Order: sequence, then C-alpha cells, then structure tokens
Amino acid sequence: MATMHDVARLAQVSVSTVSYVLTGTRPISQATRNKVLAAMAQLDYQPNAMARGLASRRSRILGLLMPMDERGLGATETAFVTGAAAAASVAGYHLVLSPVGGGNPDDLRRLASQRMLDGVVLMEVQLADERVTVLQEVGVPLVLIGRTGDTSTLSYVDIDFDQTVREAVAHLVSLGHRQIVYVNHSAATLASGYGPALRTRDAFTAAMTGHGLEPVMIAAEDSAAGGRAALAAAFAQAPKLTAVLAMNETAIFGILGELTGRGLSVPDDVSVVSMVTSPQVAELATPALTAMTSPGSALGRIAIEALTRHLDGPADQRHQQLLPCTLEIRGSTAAPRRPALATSGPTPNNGG
Amino acid sequence: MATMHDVARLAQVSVSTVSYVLTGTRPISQATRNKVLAAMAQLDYQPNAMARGLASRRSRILGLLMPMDERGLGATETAFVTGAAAAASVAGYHLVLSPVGGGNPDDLRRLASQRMLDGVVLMEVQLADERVTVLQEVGVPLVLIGRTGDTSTLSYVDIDFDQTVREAVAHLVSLGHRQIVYVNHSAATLASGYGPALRTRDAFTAAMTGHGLEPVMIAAEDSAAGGRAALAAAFAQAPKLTAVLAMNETAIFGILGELTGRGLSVPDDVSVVSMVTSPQVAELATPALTAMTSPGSALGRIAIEALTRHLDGPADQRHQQLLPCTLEIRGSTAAPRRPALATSGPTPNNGG
DNA sequence: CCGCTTCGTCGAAGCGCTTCGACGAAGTCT
DNA sequence: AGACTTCGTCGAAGCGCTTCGACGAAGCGG
Repeated sequence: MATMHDVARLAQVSVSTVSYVLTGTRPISQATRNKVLAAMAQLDYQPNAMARGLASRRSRILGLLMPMDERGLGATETAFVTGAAAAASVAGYHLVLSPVGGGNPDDLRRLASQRMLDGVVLMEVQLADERVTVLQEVGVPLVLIGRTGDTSTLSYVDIDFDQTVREAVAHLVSLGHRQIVYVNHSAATLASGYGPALRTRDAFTAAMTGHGLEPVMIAAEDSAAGGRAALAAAFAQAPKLTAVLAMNETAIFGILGELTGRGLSVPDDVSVVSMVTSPQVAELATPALTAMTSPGSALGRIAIEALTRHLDGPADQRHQQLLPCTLEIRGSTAAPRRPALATSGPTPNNGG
Repeated sequence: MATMHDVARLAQVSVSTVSYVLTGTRPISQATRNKVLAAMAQLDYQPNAMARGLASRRSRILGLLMPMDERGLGATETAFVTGAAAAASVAGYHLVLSPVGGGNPDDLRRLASQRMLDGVVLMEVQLADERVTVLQEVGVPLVLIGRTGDTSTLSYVDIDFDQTVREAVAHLVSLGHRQIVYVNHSAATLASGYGPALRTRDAFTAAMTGHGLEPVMIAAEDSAAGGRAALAAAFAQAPKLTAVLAMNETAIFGILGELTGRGLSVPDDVSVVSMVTSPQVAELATPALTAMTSPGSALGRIAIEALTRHLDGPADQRHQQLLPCTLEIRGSTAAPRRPALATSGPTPNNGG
C-alpha cells in the first residue's frame, strides 16, 4: 500500500503538496500537479480513508438507516436507495446502509457518536420517533424520510399523501364510483403512530367528504389473510362498494384472492387501486393493478442533496419537501357495472 | 466530544492505560479499571472510530455488497442481512451494506482499496464474477454468497441447490406426479452464468432422471408475463403435466394467473412448488404456495462468522458450506387428479 | 523602483487513537 | 536468596493524512 509519503518522494515534492493536489484546497502549478498525478498512477496510490477522516474530521460517509424487517424491501425502497446512492456519489460521498433494527437506540447512539458518519438519512420515521431524538442529541446532521409529528425544526422529504389520496379518489370518482372503501395498514400500525397510515386516513376522509361521499376505512393486517378479512369487513360495512383503495402491498393480494373467491371480477365488479406501490408489484397481479407509484428514486436523491448541501454549505437551513405519487392506470380500474347516479364526471373508460 | 486524553486526565492515569481498559489488550488492575470507567461515564466518552481505525489498521467494519436493482429485495435477502448484521455485532464488528450497482468495478476497487472495510461479503455472485477478481487483487478478505465456477480457492456459503431440488422433486413424485416441469430464470440469466439457475437446471435433470422421469425445463422472464408465457410453453412441451416446480418469485404469479385463466385449479389440476422462496411471498398467493424456504438468516450468520474468524484468527483457512432449503408444505401441492401409473410412493395426501 | 498582494510550495503540528519498549513491584522457582 | 517471570503502568512513537503559518518569487499599482 503506497502512502502519500511515497508519492511525495517519487514526485520530489512535499507531502502537503500532494495533499493539495488531491483536495484542491490550494493552488498548484500545472507542472507540479502533473508530476504528482504521474507518481500516483505509477504507485497505484489510493488515499487511506481513515487517515483522511481523522485529519479532516469528516468521513465523507453518509448513513442510510433503514429498518430491515421480515417484510423485505419493495421496489420503492430499492429505488430510493439507488437514487440516494447516486446522489451521494455525485456529491463526493459514500452511502452506506445500516440495517438498524428498530430495537436498540443505544446501538444507534454508539454508531452515531463514533463520528464515522458525516450525516444520516432516516427511513420509515414514526410520528414520535426515538431515533430522531437520539440522533439530534448526538448532533449528527439528519434528514428524515417521512415526518415526525412536530415537523417544524427538522429537514425531511416525504410523500405527499394528501395529494396522492386525492388523486386516487378523483380517478375512481371520475370513473363513476361512489362507494369506495379504503384499506389501510393494521390498527396496531395506526396506533403506533405510523405517519403514512395516519395521514392517508385523514386525507381519504377529506377527499371523500369533498366529493360528498361517505368515507369507509378498514384496517388490515399486513398479510394475505389480513386482506381477505379486510374485504369481508368492507362488504359488511358497505355492501354496495364498487371500488377498493388500498395502501398495503401485502394485504392487496388477499383482497384480490377474496374478490375472486366471491365470484367478483376485477375491474368489472370491483375496481382496485393500490397506493404507494411499485410498478413491479403492480404487474404481479392479474389483472395488473392501477396504482399510485411512489417517487422512490427522487425521494432518495432529494434527501441526499439536502443533506450534502447542509454539510458542505455554510448556512444550515432545513429542507422540507413533499412529493406526490403518480397515477398509473393499468387493468384493475374501470367504470362500475351500474354507475351510481351520475353527479358529474367524464365518460367512464376501461383504463388501459 | 471528550477524547481519551480527557478521560486519562480525569482518571489520573496515562492515555495508554485508558486504551488498555478499552481494548483489554493488557492486564489492568480492578481499581484502575474502575477509575477509568467512571471517568468515561462522567464524560460520556465515545471512542473516535476513525482514530482507532487509523492506529490499529482495522476499521472493524464489514461490508455487505449487494446489487440493488429494480426488483427489490425479498424477505430472503432481508433475512440474510439481519442474520449477518446480528452475527457481526456479536463478533464486535459493524455491518454496512453497500449498494454497489453491478455497473462499475472501478468504484468497487476504490472503495475496497481505501481500507475502510476489514472484510467483505459479496452477494449474488456470478459464475465468472469480475467483482471477485477485483476484490482479490486488492486483497480484501472475502466471503461469497454463491459460488464462482472455480470453487477451489475461495470461501463461500451457498444454498445446496442439489439437495433442494432433489427434495422438491421427491415431494412431488411421492404425491404421484410424473409429468413435472421446471420453470427456471430467463435464458439470458442462464447465459450470463447465474449459478443458481445453472445448478438447479442440472440438479433437476439429475433428480428426474433418478426417478426414471423425463426432465422438462422452461426458461421464464422475471415478470408475470414471463410466467404466463412459460406456462404456455410448458403445456406445449408437456401437455399432460400435473406439476410445476419454479424458482422465479416473480414469474410464479404469472404462472398462477395463467393457470386460473385456463380454468385449471391449484392444487387439484396442477401442483405448484416454488423454490428458494420466503414464507411471506408464499403466503401472498391463493392458495398459499408449498415452497422450499431458503435459509436466509443462517446463510448471513455463517458468512459473517467465517469472515470474522478469518480476520481475528491467525490461520486463514477458507470456509465452504452448503445449506439446503427446507420444504414447507402449504396449499399448492396435492396428488394429481388421475395419478400416473404408480411406480412407488406413499399414499397421496393433501399437504396441510 | 518600493511596498503590497497573490501564487506555489514547504515544514511541522496535530487529528485521537494503538502499541511497543521499559520499568518498578510482586510473585515463583529451585 | 538470587534469577526469572508476570503484572500493571507509563511515555513516546507512530498510523496517513490535512491544514496552518511561513516564505521566496512573481506581479502590480503608484
């Protein structure tokens, strides 16, 4: 392993000159620069990351803290990660993912106070999130994906659930649906303060009320069985429902299964829209699901950009931004068989 | 941020003594140790990871290099990651995931030569994998998940595809199936030298031949449409097939959809077994899929243990180990409607 | 042509830690 | 009892880099 010293000797300059060539923090003549670069190439020199980090007090490593549970990561999350990694690379940082279990905030505190990470992006933030507190105490620059309850002081990037739900509902209403049921995450998830579940619940109520319709929400366990149960509950509460809106990638397969089991066809008898869903998952179902696709890659990019701007720039302003999901019409939505008393809306169509 | 110096001064000992308390590399009297520990607690001292790393020339960070593509990570992969992270933590290491795109081996070389990672676990290894070469050149201790073509010199942990396929085939044969089709990954994947696809192909041929049956394999694109096409191809090649074995978590949903589309019921008309599949995905389908569940968490743990043993122990022996998937019978397998001429086998049953 | 800034380079002082050699005190053989 | 180890501690020398202050050499306005 060649060191900077070796490069300096070979190029017949001082170590500091080599350092300036590497970092560009002071002007270096073109001739000297070339000599140094040649020496580096000849020795196959790679700077030692830890020495740089120690001396400069910045590791140029960003951490992405993601809870890894048994559910796996959807395409949305991986798009997020790749978007973030690409943005970090552009800004001259490395991105590493740390699979912190939700379990142990002490682990997190230790990791963060060891000064190995210049900044942190926190995924799957709860409305009241202990991890946020820990990280703030330690003083690590922080960007959240999702929001805590009190959004005032922190930087975050999140999905615009309000607009996403509004758009999904508008799509169904414009097709002629009037009895729309929203299948949310489980009651336990809601109770634990999971922001997306809470915010979509409120947005759904608002959107339906805005159309003069009655909002019906069902909480479903995150499993196929949960989806089946939820559909049964939905029919119990709204026997004449013609459309299901769901934000539960797992339960939705149970919903589809149960629909088929009841002899109902999608989309002719019941339309289905899946929210915050990746195209890959949407294509898994037959028919492919009309879905609100999450802006995964953009979320990741923007989060990292906000973080690096904070780290490199002098002003430590915060960045708060919402991005809506986009409607992608596939085969699971159509006009209801017997359109309810049409109040408004364009011609129903078969959404290709 | 308190430093070791501060701790030493407060405890009225030398810095080296504090270091020995921290690392346990030399004996320290109980009295001194207590003084030091008290000082650390009082100052809320956390050692600086980069200083330790620079001085000791070991970062105590292990990298898990995982390709992140648009397909997302299944529960198998996340189980792998959590198993690995837990094992690393036990051994006193941090595990970070690096989302290296398959794209750029130079990025990888840079990352690895910066001495930030004490060792590396490489996922999704190809039979001829450029990344392996790069990492070996750089001299980073390495454990593979999967195997290269030449398995002689490297440490690896992999699924025992041979036994897994044998067991899956045995299950179907014992139910009375004789016409079994194997749906593999795509032809392109096979051509690219993806080990699991190649090995299961050979294992399937061997297993079927061993039972005196004819092996039929179909390559399917990793998509629902690919699955549908594969099923059509399967029926073209083996019109009387009664069972499908698949190793393609995405295509399998297309297979199921197409089966339903043809008016065939699972498991009464056709049995389906999904290989290297997590319980979560298996439960998504209706009926839930009989599957060969991959030993994700154990794979991760064993890989990390092999790596840390190599790093901490003196002998640098290599570790090569295969783990089979375990059969979990759910609702997608049963005796065929008209069992073929029974050659052997226990009583067909309905697999709970 | 003198004082002044800017350019390009050097040497040295750390960054916060580990680790080596040394050394007095104590224990252990024989 | 003398010769060795072992124990418990210290001081100092780095690990490989960044960064600060310094300084000769140009460039330049007056």
